[in-house]
Amino acid sequence: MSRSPPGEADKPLTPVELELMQLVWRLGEVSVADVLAALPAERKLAYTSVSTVLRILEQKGVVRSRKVGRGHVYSALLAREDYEARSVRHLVETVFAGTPSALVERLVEAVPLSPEEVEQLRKLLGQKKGEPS
Amino acid sequence: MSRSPPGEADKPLTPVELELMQLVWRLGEVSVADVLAALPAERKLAYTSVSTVLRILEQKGVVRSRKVGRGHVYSALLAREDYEARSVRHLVETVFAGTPSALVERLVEAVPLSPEEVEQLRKLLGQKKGEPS
DNA sequence: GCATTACAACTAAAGTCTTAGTAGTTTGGG
DNA sequence: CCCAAACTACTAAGACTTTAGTTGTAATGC
Repeated sequence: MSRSPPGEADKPLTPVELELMQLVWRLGEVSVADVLAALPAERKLAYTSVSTVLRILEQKGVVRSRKVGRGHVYSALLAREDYEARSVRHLVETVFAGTPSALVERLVEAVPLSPEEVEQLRKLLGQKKGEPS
Repeated sequence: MSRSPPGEADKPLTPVELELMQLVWRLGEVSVADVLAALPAERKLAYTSVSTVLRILEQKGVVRSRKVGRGHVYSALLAREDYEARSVRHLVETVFAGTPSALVERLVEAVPLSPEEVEQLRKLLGQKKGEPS
């Protein structure tokens, strides 16, 4: 029942949902206990809280679950790249309305970038140059 | 009383707060009526709703108000550029943990960029190259 | 076969966000 | 000087989010 009416489907994940999704993306197929173990030590969540959030993510169509042994394992349905793309699009629309290049401007100002990263970005833009939309 | 404990100060604005801030940034110094008038026709908000949100923004230290005639006019305390920078930083931390360049990668994939914009970005990166963090 | 344990589903409570009504105050006109 | 209009502050209701407890069920060991 992955009910995801298109209008709802691309709403951003809530903070905790995203926090757990990062783990799902990183680990692949996870049980509730796996997620709990992968959380940083200072982040204390009850087993039932993790379970609840994973179930919500399944309702939203973001993960799917498979019955294994006595419990379930969860894996991503929404690809990390897709969520990243969606997030950038959302930020451009809400904060940088109409001027996506300002986003990059702020990025290089606000986040320390290594020379290697800068070089990589230049290459990336080089490829894109002159490509039709 | 712009109470803004540093820990709270850089929390993202809520959707409606951001929506109204975009207007404040665009228009400069605004009354409640100005904001209401500047909203797109399909966006129906009551006068009191706009007033409430502006007051919340003032409590958060994002705008300041000045008494003019019978009412107040509001203007930005938080610069648009600062909020943009903060937003990018937040996105990098929560979604693109550790790999800011992936953000640009998704940007050029997900958002149509004109060749002029691409060129502008390349220049921007050129300036940044080799600069210490 | 039965008790113990691990787990999922349901439920709930506290917190925040959004929206707008109500009541009260200030101002300006007659 | 008083009434009407505009405007603000207070308040509240509904929705959603976060967190976790409780309860029922399934499997596991003995």
